[in-house]
Amino acid sequence: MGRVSNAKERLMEAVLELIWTGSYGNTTIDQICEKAGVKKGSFYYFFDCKADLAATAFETNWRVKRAELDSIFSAAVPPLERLQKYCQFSYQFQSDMKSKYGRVLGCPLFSLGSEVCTQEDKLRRKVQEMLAEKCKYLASAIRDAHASGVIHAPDAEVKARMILAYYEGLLTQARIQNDVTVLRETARGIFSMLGVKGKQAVAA
Amino acid sequence: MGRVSNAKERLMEAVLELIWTGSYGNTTIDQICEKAGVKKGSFYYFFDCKADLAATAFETNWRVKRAELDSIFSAAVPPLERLQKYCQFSYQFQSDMKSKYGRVLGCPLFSLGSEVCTQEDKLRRKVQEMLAEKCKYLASAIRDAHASGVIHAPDAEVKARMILAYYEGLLTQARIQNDVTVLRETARGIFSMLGVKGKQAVAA
DNA sequence: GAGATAGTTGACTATTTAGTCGAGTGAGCT
DNA sequence: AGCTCACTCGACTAAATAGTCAACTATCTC
Repeated sequence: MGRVSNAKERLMEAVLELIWTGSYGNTTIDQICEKAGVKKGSFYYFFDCKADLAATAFETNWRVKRAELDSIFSAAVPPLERLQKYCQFSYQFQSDMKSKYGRVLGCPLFSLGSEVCTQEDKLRRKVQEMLAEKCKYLASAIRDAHASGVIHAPDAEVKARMILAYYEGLLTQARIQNDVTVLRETARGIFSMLGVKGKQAVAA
Repeated sequence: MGRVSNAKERLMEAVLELIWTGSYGNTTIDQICEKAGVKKGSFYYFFDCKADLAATAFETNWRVKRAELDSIFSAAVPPLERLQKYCQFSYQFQSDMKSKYGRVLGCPLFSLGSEVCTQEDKLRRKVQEMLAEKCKYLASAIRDAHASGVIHAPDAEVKARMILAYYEGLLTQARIQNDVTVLRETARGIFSMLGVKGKQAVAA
């Protein structure tokens, strides 16, 4: 079996943090290696290039995120409450990041996607896949809400894409402004797009 | 007065195009100079660094955009119609860019802002200012619509920020997916956020 | 047409960066 | 014990990149 190590994992963690707190283009392989405490020779032992590492890192990280989403969007929870919970979770998460890094960091997927989509097609595809998956959680909650009669939304997929755009747009605004309060409106906006009355929203 | 030239303008055009079709971080000063047909010495005659050029270029470009917005959001046009027109204009514009560059490019302001906000504070501020201005056009249309009774929106600023987030989110999604059809929903989403009934929307 | 001014040029340096390679090293297997 | 394989290391090259500078040139004003 030979020697074992967690250098690969350290590299993936490092690149995620660097991209998230900075940007893809501004992150160099040397920086990644330094942050991970790994020499460049080892970097190229595990990965072909920066894009390869980033793709693997985002993919791996997505598994963790997916588990979180599975819990938040559990079918055991009433559908509108899932959305509410998701907004709360997101707000809390961004607040924590602001405490940790001094900055609101938004959605790494969206920022990365927007930055590299014209240059790194493999990364672009990965990001697109993950965003599509995110959308499915929303669509499923919307479908359930429609089925239970609390909203009228026969076009769940369309609504889900609308809501995702809004949600990601808000996160990006929060990142640019470095201000979490932008995210206060998240749930309100989502419910108004779904045509939920104020009382229902509070009750959810 | 000495020699005159448009090298400064050529540099600004070049950097806008390169950032837009690619990214800020991936754009080098050499590339900018080559595209503009300007030598590096001249670059540094006009600008201190890439960030300086980018800030100036976006600022200058914003004046053009502002004139377009002034026309689209003319007070002579019924408020909801302004929003509709804006969505149409945006769709057309992105389609044209796709024809020209083979890619949907989204909103350069938003992409740039998201990319550099943690690294280039001067640029970040500029972007934030321009986004805030954009928001004002929306807010004013919403206020007018509220005043004329076609919608109920006493909180025009809040609604405007929501709509901007949605709009920019959609543009970014279109960029990532390289697909203009994403933008088909733009007006529908905006009107549903404003609580406009279908008939009103069509009539607008 | 003489200056002054505004802009141009190319050659240069120093640094950063991506990527390579061959020799080494340590953990587990037999 | 010793072999093997997974991994590490550091020193290297080549290229890209930012930034500088002094000499040059075109145009405008008087």
